[in-house]
Order: sequence, then C-alpha cells, then structure tokens
Amino acid sequence: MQDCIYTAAESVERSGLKGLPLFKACQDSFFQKMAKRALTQKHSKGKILFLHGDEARYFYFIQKGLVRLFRETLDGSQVTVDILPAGQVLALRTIFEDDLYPYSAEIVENAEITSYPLSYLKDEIQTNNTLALNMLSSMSRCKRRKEQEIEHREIQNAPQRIGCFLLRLIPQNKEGPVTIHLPYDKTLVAARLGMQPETFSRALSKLKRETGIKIKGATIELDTVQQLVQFSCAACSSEFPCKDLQQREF
Amino acid sequence: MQDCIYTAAESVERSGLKGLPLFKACQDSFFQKMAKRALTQKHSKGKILFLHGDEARYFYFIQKGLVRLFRETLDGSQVTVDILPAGQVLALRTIFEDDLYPYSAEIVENAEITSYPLSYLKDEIQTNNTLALNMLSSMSRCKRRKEQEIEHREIQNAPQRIGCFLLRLIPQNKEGPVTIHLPYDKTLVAARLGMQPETFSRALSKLKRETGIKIKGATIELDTVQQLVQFSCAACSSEFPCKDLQQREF
DNA sequence: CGAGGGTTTGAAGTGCATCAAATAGTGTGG
DNA sequence: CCACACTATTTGATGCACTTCAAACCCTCG
Repeated sequence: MQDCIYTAAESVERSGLKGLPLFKACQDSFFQKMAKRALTQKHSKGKILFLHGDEARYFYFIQKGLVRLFRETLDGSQVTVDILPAGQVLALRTIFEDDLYPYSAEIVENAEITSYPLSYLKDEIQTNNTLALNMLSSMSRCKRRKEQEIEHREIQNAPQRIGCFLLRLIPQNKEGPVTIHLPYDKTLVAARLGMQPETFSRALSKLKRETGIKIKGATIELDTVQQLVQFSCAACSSEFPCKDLQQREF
Repeated sequence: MQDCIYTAAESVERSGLKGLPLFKACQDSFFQKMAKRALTQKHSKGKILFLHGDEARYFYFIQKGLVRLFRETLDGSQVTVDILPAGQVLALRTIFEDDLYPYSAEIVENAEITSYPLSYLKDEIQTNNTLALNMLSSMSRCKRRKEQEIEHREIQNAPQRIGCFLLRLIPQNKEGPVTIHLPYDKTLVAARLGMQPETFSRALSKLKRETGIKIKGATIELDTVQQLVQFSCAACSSEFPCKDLQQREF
C-alpha cells in the first residue's frame, strides 16, 4: 500500500529530529538542510519499509505508529530484532554498514514516518566531532542492551523475561502500586522477547500465579514493584533500576 | 597471584596498539604518550583482571594468552560474553559506561597483558574525529555480531551453532579440504556458544554424523567448506562468507 | 452479526540442562 | 620416565522448558 505522501520540508521542526538528545550538538543549519530533503509518509499496518540488504539512502524517524525490525532466513523463519515506538530513529547505523540496511522494517501499527538522506548525516559526522561522540555513547548503550538480551535469554526463563520487560515499562523511581499498559500486542511482545505466543500466554499466567500481579487484557497492575523485581532480577547480572536501558536507537 | 611486572614504556611499540586498525588515525605523539603510562604484566590462568562494576582506569591489550569476559548474577551463575585471543583490546567501551567495567575479565590461558590509561584515550577521541569515526564503525560491527548472536541462539540448534563457529575459524575464500584447530578448550567453546559442555560434546558428534566432518581431539577436518555451510547457514539470515564478523573489539 | 485476528488452552514432542559417573588427557613431583 | 592428581571430555539417564500442532475462545470492527 503506497500511502499518501503529505508533506515535505519543515517536518524536521515538527518531527523532533531536532528534539533528540542524539542531535543536540547539531546546528540549525544542519536541521534546515535535512528539512529540505525530509519526506513524511503515512503507512498502514503490514507495509514493508525496507528489506534487509536493500541499498540504503535514508534513515527514518517514527512520528507515529510502531515499526518492527526483523531478519529472515531463506527458509522463511523470522527473528524480531526490536519493536520501535514513535519518537525513535531507525536505520541510522546503516552508514557504518556499506549502505545496506542491516535488518528489514515492517509497519505493525499505522504509522507516520519521516525519511532523511543518510548522506547528509554522513557529511555531518565527518565534521561534527560532538555528534560522533554522542553517537558513540548512544551505540554503546545500545550494544549493552543487546548483550543484556543475550544474557537474559541464557539465564532467565520465560516468566522472568516477561517480568523484566514489564519492569522496563515503569517510569524510574516509581513507588507503590503501578498500572502498566502493554505497548503493543501480546504476540508482538512475545516476538520481541524471543518466544512463541503460546509460551508467552502460559508464562504470563505463571508470572501472575507466582508474583500475585493482576492482569486484565493488556493492563497489568502491581501492588509494588518489588513483587516483580524479586522474581525477575534474581536471574540477571544487573541490579534493579536497569539504568537507562529502555532507550534505544540505531 | 600477582605476577611479575616486567616492563613499562616502549611496550606500545612492541605491543601492536599502534598496529591496530582502530588506531591507524592516531599520531605518534599519541602512542608515545600512551607508552609512558603503559604497563605490561604476566598473569596466570584463573586470575581475575577486573570485575564487572569496578571503577575503571585502564583498558587492555592482550599480547599473549586468552581472556574470558563474563557477567555474573547474585546467585553465582555466569554468562560468558566473549573469549578474546592475543591481539585484542578490551574494556575500551568503558569510557562510554561511566568508567565502570561493563563485564568481568578472567585469564583463561597464561597471559601477558598491557594496560593503558583510559583517560588518555578519552582525551584523544575528543579531538581526533577520525578515531571517533573508526570507533563508530568498529562498535557498529561489534553490535552487529551481538545481534547475530541473538539470532543464532534463537534459530540455530546446538550442532548448527557449532558448525557456524567452525566456519568463522576458516580464513576467507578457502577452497577444498580444510583443517581447523579449536582456538581453546571445548568447555570454553561451549561457554562461548551458550551451551553446557555435555551438550557441546553431544552436538559435536551429531554434527560429525550429519556432515561427515572428521574430528580428532581439538582438530577438525573438512573435505569442503560446503559441507558445513549447507548445514549451518541454512538457519541464518546472513549468507555464507559472514563478512568480517570474526573481528571483535570493545 | 459475522469474519478474522489475537489469545488461550490442551496434548504431544524435542532439545537442552542436569546429575552422575566413567574415561581420556595433561602436568607434576618423585 | 612413571605414577598420581587433577582437569577436560564423553556417555548415560532423567527431567524440564519451550515448541509445535490443533482447536477453542474472545474481541473488535466492518
């Protein structure tokens, strides 16, 4: 579905590319240049934004909606790399990957997405050392997340992984009772956590049984965060308020 | 065991810090400054170089030996993050991690290791944009490896993961019969691949049965690379010569 | 109201972990 | 150079967690 193109330029202002911490070292001239080539499009669920291995000319900013990043083998089995909500950038790191997208991207919830030329970004990091340094910290954090994901898959069981996922949805320093809303379909959460939907369903009820959390559809209520921390964080090498690991990028 | 300190300065020259692609954009003055604070030590097997969460002042270069990077939970279970051979740098990314080591490091084969002050490196990347860019590509590659590792653990079974590991030990573009030597103990390879030693043993014999490779202790012979490629790379989203993913750093 | 996707539940199978024990291999001191 | 001690590796038996296949249920939305 080739959904309606509805704007160009100026979108950078609205977009929030400018609002991203990653780009805070950039001058207005950079944003203006970007804006000239920016293009915002609406996409509906199911649309493939690009495929792993495609030649890349753009990176993207998600204004609205949800994007699933994944990789696929020849025989058709897929691995979900990440699921990005509005406010995230994607395909940035393509500039370090010979201009080939390192994963495929699929719209999983009607979205509005702005594209920007990678070439401009490349030019900018050549000269803007602070941007390069910001990208380094950002990528380092992202890499740490990946490492933690490997660890989790190795030592946490399915209910613990779900508990850990829920904990990351809670704003920092929250005390007492909390209400959590799953940010997307259970099937997607399952994919994100590397398990089957059936396993997710069973694991969630086990989590409920073991920790006493309350579940109503996509809404989950905790009397106290401790409930979950005790259950999930036991099988993890980081201790609880997993500092800023909810941020993603690249 | 606090093993003999046997040299300082000048070690940079011998060391090969200078020889690393990562640092090819650095001036001699940088290496000389580094050399003044460099310290090379011998460590024997079992020595803990540093612990996850320790305050970090140095990064390291492995002159000889093997280092295992790992993380540990409170209840004592460990996850092996990587196993680094001579020629590798480690703990570089600590500068993006609030100066706390992001993992623990243990000597697993008598080693000779040079330490350098992280602060000098920090200073250098502040001003040397090319170094920063090189670090970016390097870290991007490293991150890709991590993502691939997640994928492998999700869709490859134990024998396939071993096959994939073996393939990465073969020099690029090698044709016909190949002899592979495991770079370290089977127990370590197992840990590296996230499986138990028992599983590794059984999976390796299964791999042998299914592909017809020949195994004599730590030596493995293939009539042709295809044997393994067909078996392992079927369950992977990248196609065979997994371009430069044998390199690591950070 | 009916269609279709999301979600749950059941039953059965598989792969890896775990525990236990045997065997092979390696380095050490005598 | 040999015997011992210790570690690495293999093998067997069993259990558990997750997957897979199948089917029912539920919910939303046209």
